[in-house]
Amino acid sequence: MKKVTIADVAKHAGVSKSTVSQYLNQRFDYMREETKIRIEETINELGYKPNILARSLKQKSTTTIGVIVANILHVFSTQVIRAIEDVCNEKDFHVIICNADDQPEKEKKYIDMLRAKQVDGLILFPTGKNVEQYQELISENYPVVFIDRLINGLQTDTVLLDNEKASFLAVDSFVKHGYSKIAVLSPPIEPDVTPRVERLSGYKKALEHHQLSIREEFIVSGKTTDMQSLIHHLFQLSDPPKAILATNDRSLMELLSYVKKNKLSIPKDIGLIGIDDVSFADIYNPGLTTVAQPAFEMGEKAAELLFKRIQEKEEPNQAEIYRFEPTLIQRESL
Amino acid sequence: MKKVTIADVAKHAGVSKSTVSQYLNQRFDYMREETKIRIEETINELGYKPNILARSLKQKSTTTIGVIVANILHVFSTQVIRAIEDVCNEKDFHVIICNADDQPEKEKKYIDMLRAKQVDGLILFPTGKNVEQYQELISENYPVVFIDRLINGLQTDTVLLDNEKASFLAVDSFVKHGYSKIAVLSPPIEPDVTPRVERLSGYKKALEHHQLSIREEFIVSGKTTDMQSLIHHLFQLSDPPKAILATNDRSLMELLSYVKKNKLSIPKDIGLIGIDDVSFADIYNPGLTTVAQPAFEMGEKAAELLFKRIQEKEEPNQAEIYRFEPTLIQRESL
DNA sequence: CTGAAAGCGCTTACAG
DNA sequence: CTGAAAGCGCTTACAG
Repeated sequence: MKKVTIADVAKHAGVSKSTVSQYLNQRFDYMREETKIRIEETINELGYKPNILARSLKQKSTTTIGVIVANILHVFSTQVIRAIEDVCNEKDFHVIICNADDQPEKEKKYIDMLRAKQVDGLILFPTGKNVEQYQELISENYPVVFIDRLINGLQTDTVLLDNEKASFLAVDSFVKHGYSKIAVLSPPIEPDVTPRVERLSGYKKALEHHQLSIREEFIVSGKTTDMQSLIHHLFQLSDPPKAILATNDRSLMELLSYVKKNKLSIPKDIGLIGIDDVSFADIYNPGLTTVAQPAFEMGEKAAELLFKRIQEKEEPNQAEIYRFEPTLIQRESL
Repeated sequence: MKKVTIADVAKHAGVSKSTVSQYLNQRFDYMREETKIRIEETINELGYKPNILARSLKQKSTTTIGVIVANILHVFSTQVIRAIEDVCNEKDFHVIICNADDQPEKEKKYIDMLRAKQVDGLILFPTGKNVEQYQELISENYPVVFIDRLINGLQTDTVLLDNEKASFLAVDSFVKHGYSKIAVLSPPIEPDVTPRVERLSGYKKALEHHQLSIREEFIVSGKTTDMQSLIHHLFQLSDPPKAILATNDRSLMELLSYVKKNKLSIPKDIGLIGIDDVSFADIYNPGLTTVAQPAFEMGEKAAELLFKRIQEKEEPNQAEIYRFEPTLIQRESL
């Protein structure tokens, strides 16, 4: 099965390649109806399919953007991706998703790969560890938008949750329900991972705001693999917490797993709020109170910002930070 | 920021484009050490990044495959995708994921788009509605592998779950636990959606095998939006079921939602098994007994089959169907 | 050991 | 209204 090209169509239809190309690009201004029909018929007859690669090479646009997420296992990432895809679909753009798996080297590889593939722009959930490379993108005026994490000193549009507010909402709700011994459970705190840093500081500020003391032993953070023992330690304290804020979906799952294994009862033994509205929050027993991120809006915004940059590639307009508001979804876990 | 090309590197290094190209492709056989170093330095100095598009155009391979899933919302799809990506990463292939969203027109568009982008092969969770197009792919000897759904009369490698066995495992387990009034809850039965058809027939055969009568009113299938009322109807029967097999993750979620809203108790009021090992099966109260698909192995197999086809593009070898075994994961919901 | 030339499949000014 | 020619950024036989 030989590939049929524009040259074959031209020969068959008795016109030049240019004319076929005009036809393909809907430039009918000067084309005789007759020619148009002839080309159309030939295309169908030969089963011609354009080779976008060749077009992209010439036009210097692939109508494709790349998205690199730090870790696809987070619901937030998948929701944002859906939103980005929706926006792109509308504009007839395609999107290539890559998962850095929290590994900076992978992220680096993907950035290179996507640029080599000539994608028109990039949306990054940055690992935070490849600052030099981020900086390079920006100084080359390559269209790029960051989401979820803020890299200090980088002049680029960034879409973020108001993370402190998320913790505030949770702590407020705990306090309103009469809780005062409130612990927090977080993945490892790393300076570049904005949500973790800010949610923790939000937690502290909220406690202060309610004039509750901050107890260091109530602040637990660690890798998924260590969480069970960390949580265990928390419950073994002489004066253990009566409520826990899980700062993301993975921590929440670990916490629920612990609760279940130890036959604790929610909210009798322990009150619970999770940031990220997990899929099973509603059907869990009891229903899980969560703080939801407006993931869809955030993804949409990121895509829109990127398209704006792609279009105005010349003028390197000001970089801005966009903060989005979380919402508390009250259910039955406290 | 002008793009630097192979020609710029050549000029700067004082060699020809061919030599630079040889360097890039690691063909050092006849290259003087000196030349090699000079090129390397120039590349770093200019910040040269190869344009893969141009290479792909010439080499007629993009080292990219496409995956089109019928519906990304199913856990099974996401797990399969992970596996495919792993295999591809190893071979330095890239993968573009598309979600047909159960809409045949979208699937059609994506097939065209991916081929236009010259992907080297395709893995399809077919909607089943574009048989002509599938047929075209196959008769053009285009590398393609199907997964999850079997399209009758199509000569192509297909990776499937042993769906009847999945239902058997569930019914067997129900029977062993003393249940005899067993209903089944499924998405709409469509002839081309193999898992639904086969899981239903497996359910029937399993009942027969245990000499239980098949009650038509115990077989309920419908769209997600109708499920609540369908389930309600099921429980309103004068002689309602004591156990329900949910044939996929979406049905299971609907069922759990109903159970919760109506304050039913699992397994006291109703025993439950779901096909697809949902993420929260373990932490749910009670733990949910599920039938797991070996999604990872299935994805791996699909990718391997595709690579085999990509390599042996000449000889259109025999198409085969590969069936994978489900496993029952016993928890506490019956 | 390296270079000149042709070509991958398109698009796009420009000429007529 | 349509065609000839150049060019996008690479690779690859082939010549020397």
